[in-house]
Amino acid sequence: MAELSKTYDPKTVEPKWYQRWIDNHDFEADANSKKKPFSIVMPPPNITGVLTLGHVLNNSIQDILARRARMQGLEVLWLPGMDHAGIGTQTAVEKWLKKNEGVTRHDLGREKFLQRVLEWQDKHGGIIIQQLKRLGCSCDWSRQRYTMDESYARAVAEVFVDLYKKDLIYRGRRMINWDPAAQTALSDEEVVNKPQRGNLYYVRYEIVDQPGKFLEVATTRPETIMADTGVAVHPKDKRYVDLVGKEVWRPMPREKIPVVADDAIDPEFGTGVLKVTPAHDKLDFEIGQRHKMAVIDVLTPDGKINCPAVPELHGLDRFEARKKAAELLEARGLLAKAEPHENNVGFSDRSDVPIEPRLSEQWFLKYPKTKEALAVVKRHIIRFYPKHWEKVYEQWINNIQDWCISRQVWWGHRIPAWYRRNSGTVEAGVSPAGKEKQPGTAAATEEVRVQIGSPGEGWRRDDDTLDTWFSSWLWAFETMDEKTRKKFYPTSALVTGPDIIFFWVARMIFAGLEFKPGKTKKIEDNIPFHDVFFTSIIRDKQGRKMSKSLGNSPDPLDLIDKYGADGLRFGLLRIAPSGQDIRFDEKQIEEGRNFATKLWNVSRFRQMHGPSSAESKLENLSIYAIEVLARLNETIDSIERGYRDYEFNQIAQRLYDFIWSDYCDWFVEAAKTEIFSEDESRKKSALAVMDYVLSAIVRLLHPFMPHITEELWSLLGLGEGSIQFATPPKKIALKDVDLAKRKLVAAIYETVQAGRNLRALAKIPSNQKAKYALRSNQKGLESEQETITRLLNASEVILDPKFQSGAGTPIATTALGEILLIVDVDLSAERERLDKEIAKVEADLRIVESKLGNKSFVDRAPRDVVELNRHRQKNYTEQLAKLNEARAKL
RNA sequence: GCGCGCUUAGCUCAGUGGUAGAGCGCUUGCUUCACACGCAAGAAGUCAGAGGUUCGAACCCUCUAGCGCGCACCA
Repeated sequence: MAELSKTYDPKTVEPKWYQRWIDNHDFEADANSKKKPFSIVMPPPNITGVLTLGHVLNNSIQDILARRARMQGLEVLWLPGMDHAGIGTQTAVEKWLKKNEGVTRHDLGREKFLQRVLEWQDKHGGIIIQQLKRLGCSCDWSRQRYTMDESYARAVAEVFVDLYKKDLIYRGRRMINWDPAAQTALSDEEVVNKPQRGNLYYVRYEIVDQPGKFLEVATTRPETIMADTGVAVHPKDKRYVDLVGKEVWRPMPREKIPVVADDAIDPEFGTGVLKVTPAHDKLDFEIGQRHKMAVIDVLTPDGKINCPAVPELHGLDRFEARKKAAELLEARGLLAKAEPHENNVGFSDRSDVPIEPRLSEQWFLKYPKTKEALAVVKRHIIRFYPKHWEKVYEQWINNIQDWCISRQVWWGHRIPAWYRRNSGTVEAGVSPAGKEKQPGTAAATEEVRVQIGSPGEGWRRDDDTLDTWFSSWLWAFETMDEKTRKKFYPTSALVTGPDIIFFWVARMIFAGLEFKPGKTKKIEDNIPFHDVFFTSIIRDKQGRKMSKSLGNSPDPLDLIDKYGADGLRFGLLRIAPSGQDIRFDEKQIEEGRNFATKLWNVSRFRQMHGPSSAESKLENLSIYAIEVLARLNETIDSIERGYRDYEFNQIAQRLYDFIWSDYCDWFVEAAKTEIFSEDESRKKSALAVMDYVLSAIVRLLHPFMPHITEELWSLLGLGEGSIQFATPPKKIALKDVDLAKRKLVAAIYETVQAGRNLRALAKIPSNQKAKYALRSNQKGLESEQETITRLLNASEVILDPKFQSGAGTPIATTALGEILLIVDVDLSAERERLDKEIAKVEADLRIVESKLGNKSFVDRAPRDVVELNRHRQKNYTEQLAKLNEARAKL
């Protein structure tokens, strides 16, 4: 057994063990194993990503589950991988190219650009994998997958073809969310609403057959007036009922447009008149459809005005054009007023610019198996933890819309659709599904084929790629080969953030149910996972989300350097409640580190008293040993409940309390009597209990703090082999006669605390021994006298039920009886101190007496004191002591 | 507008029908033979507010207020 160093050094210990685990292939899953399976697929981080605290929390939890399962003798597969993150990666590489080489992707062209992405990825990508290793994640790295792996990419394409054949994927010209910065379509989920301050402009539209009379229309977007092809009112709105069917003049460019009646209009809003701009608003588009209005698009893909008929606005950015349009209207006397107005505007989640509703030719997916997917969650075939996310999931599924899956980016899975022109009627240069989707492009003049390989000469492939989530939704099973799937699918648990419940969790459920990768066709064999645990979202001290731009996100690697991976993991887990946000404070990580040190030191203390043994017999148990073993049993129960309910903070807190308080502060301190005893059998018994509990502790703690526990397991020689495969501790059977002694232990501990309190109040310094007397009728207390003396740091504890004390002796009542602090006042020594304190004591007395009214504290009957609660009794004792001091002096 | 959370010590949060808890911070004492990343003691709370159920409510129910989140609306 090697000697334990003075302090624990995670910097050397942690990498040492990680390397050893890797070398031993300890994390690799065997699909042929006869053990029961346990599997998790890692939510694949972006290849461009670096480790955040969110990842730390998420992956620590997965690691805890994986390590716990390994200890329980299960065959564990924790499958890691990465996501190609189409838009995100493309943007990152474009930025890099712009900065370093001053070129855009268009300068390079598609093929060369993609080549550069691959090069960039080799150089800068995948950092996060190394970081996860430093955190101690026990993933099967031999099975690491990537959404751009050839086989995975093929599966994505096959799924596309399959769904197309089932008529679930279709191409259509519809209103989509357009990101003018990234210049691509987005799904509804990629749009976040933000309240924005702006103006509501009241614009005057002249009535055609009533010159000089105007209809006022309230709008927030005057820059789209040129695209108006009608105005609409509510059919029952009396103010405008006469105008329905007539025409008004569009202010610019001046043109006649119809007034229609439509139920979708809210008469309460603005003037109750809506300008209908079918090309630039979803609702307007629907109204336009109902009333057969024309569609005029006045915006370019990058969000500039495209309207040569109004040269003042043509070419302007959409926000500049808004101001300019208002000015133009005002100059023409067509702006009645503008008032401040707050409304929600959809922003691109990625680019953080307002999205533009846009009519565009895109690919869509009609979600399969939505009813079934809702049912498996409601019937708890899949369980959500915490449960309340079920409602969020249900609400989304009930309002589900078709998914726009095509993206106008180059980096990603290219859509397996092919086009061939039927004749020469289509003008050259306009791609059928490319980024330029001007209304009016004739798509009917071409043939479409959806298949993996090219149909032959003359066919050109769709330029677009698929939404990254369209590949991620297959992650639970396309990352596995046939044999692995047979053993490990459905996976046991999914650990992820609630922010991707729609993006990923729900869609994976659809995919599992639709593609049925399981060993039978039964639903329960095809769900992607049994349990879903939604982690907390980590915020900063002020409650803000962690973000790069705010700079409030600490680098986990820095934290690991400072506190160790184990300290970081434990500190974070201990404060991670389920289903609520975490407010992060580095202090909490420091506590994790301190806890590791505490464990290290108590182990060091044990090791100083000779070698540990894994199989020492527990016999001649002291009452303190019984107490700590009973508490260990309770801890094991509590931890089991914690794992069952995914309450990781509860597990961590329980371990913290048990180790620090029950084991270190009470048991080890009490056991020192035996450990330092001349009686070898008593010493042996105490050390055996220490070993037993220590062995249990490190095993219980191992999933949370894998490195230090392995180090201690090995250094102390607590068991054979790696702790990773050691069985978790089971509860020890304690006899009822033994358990009956717990009451006595509790009484002793209470008495010790009361006695320490007395000495503190009497101002006896911690390093001085104090003298006590214990008036108790408890039998068999003599055998505990030594330990009580030790715990009280006493020179002597007199056991005498009839002990007579002088008046004013500080006293406390406990379950054991009465404990008295015997102060031998050496007047000459104490005189000076008393002189100094006398004034303070007198002041205190006045306060006490005023609080008690006229009744003097000292006159209170002792019988009352016994009945007072402990808190007040302490005050009484304190004041009594002070009174006596004062009296003696006076 | 609909839905989901939250409100407990100065701070961050546990608790969940039966005497209000932890860590940090604060006060006091202590380098006592594992640990100052420590030990011991202490102060500190109208458990958001109002009703109700109950022998008993921080906990269960109803309402109110404030904060946060999701969805919808968003001319």
